[in-house]
Amino acid sequence: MIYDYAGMVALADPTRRKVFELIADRPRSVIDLTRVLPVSQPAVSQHLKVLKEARLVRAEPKGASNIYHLDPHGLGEMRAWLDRMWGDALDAFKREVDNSKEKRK
Amino acid sequence: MIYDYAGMVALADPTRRKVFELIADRPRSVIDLTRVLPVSQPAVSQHLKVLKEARLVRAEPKGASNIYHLDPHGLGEMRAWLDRMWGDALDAFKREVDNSKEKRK
DNA sequence: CATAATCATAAATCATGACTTATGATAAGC
DNA sequence: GCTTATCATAAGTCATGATTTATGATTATG
Repeated sequence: MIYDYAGMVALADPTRRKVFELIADRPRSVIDLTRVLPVSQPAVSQHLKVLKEARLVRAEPKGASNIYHLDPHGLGEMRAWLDRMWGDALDAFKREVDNSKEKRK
Repeated sequence: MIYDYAGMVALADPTRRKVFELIADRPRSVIDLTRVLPVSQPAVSQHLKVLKEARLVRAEPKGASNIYHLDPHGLGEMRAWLDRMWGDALDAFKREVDNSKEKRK
C-alpha cells in the first residue's frame, strides 16, 4: 500500500475540513474565509498551506488578494489513493470470508 | 455535508494506519500486532479502541486473546461518506468551471 | 491452585500541531 | 507618496493526543 496520505491528514482537522468545504462551495480569498471562521487570519493561512501542500487546493493571486480554488489534480490523486486502499481492504476481507467458508467444509 | 468523519481522523495517524493495514491483511491478536509494531502493547490497545469506535475494526474474543477483524459495516459507511464528500466537491468544481465558461461568452 | 499469557484501563509524560500576536511584504486607492 | 487592505511567515503559547509505565482482570496451562 502506498504512502501518500497527506490528504487524509489534511482533512482530519475540523477547522481545515471547514476551510476545504468553504472553498469547495466556491473559490474564496483568505479574508473571505477568515470572516466566516472562528480563527485568526494567520491560522487560516496556515491551514491553507497544509491543504495546498496536500494538493487539495491551489492559490490564484488576484490583486492584493489570493483566491483559493479546489485543485482537481490533487483531488483526483487522493480519490485514486482512497479507491486503491478500499480495494485492498475489501479484497482482504473477501479473502478472509472465503477462507473461513473453506475451513467450515 | 455530514459530520461523521471519525474514520478519517482514525486513519490520519501513521501508527494507527499501520494497525489498520495489518488487520486488513489478516485478522490479528493484540500481541500479534504489538510484535510487529514499534510501540508498546497499551499503545496498540488504545489505537484499536479508536479504530473500533470509528467502526473500522471489531474485536472477537478467543480465549485470553482478542482477535481484531475489519468491520465491513463501518467500512461501508465510511466509504459512502467519502463518496458523498467527493461527489459534492467535484460537483462544486464542475459548477465553477461551467460558470467561468459562461462568463467568457 | 499457582503461574504464565493476554488484554484493557489509569495516570503521567512528551511531542506534535493548532492557534495567537507581532511583523513585513505586496498591491490597490486616494 | 501615503495610507489601507490583503496575505504570509516567524515566534511563542497552549491544547491535544500519542506513548509509556504500572496495574488489575480474565483465561489458559502446569
